[in-house]
Amino acid sequence: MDYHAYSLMLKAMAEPNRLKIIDLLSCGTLCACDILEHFEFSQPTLSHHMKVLQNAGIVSAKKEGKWQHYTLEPTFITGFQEMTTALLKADDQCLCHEAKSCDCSSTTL
Amino acid sequence: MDYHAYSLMLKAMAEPNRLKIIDLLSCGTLCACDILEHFEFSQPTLSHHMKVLQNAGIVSAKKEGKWQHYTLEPTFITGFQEMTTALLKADDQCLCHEAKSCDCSSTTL
DNA sequence: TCAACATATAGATATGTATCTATGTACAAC
DNA sequence: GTTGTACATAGATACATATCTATATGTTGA
Repeated sequence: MDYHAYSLMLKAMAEPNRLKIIDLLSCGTLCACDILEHFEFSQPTLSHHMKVLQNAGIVSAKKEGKWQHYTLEPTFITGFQEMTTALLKADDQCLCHEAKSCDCSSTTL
Repeated sequence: MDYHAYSLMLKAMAEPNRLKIIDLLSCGTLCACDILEHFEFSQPTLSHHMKVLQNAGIVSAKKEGKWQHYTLEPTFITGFQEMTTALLKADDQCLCHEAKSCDCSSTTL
């Protein structure tokens, strides 16, 4: 389980405004000005958020003339859901395969 | 789309140590001392992380004598994956159903 | 070339948070 | 009751980050 990449995605997603940006992009490509319309914050703040999303591998950018077009990375869409599934299902790493040192497991639950 | 609850979960999950705690709990219930064994940080720090996970609805706690037993919330496991799916698939909210004001959409992609 | 527009960068500030030490609380065993 | 154990709380500190204003960069059109 690669905690680092997954944690980077989660951290980028955890900001409510960025979550909304992802939701907006889930329908397709948008330029910065279209995204900005949906928020109260300033243009540099959007620029900051888009950079965070790119660094996390969530969004890719493609410049067309003056405009910056943003798209959700297909590898993110599939990868994130796969890692989520891997996280939440019991696997080899879990403690039940290891020796217990704490007494609490000897008590009757 | 309830950004708030989902964002609370994401924020709680975004910390690498908490991510590891969730992975450990994915196999079943564990007490605090068993979890603490897997980390370098102090006991109060674990206590802090467990409270964050509980406030996000990710983990529930049940006290048995001296010991605090932590379990992944079943509602979190299903709910988180549902909200993730809802976020990443195109839905009614997306911009393509609204009027564009930005000129970028008139250019040939 | 110049002006207008779209976006990025720099630097400052305020707020959030992960961590620690010290201490408190609750329970168990003697 | 006293002592030891498991965990929580309080308060402090260091670091991250979301936001702003001001400015720079790059592109288009006149």
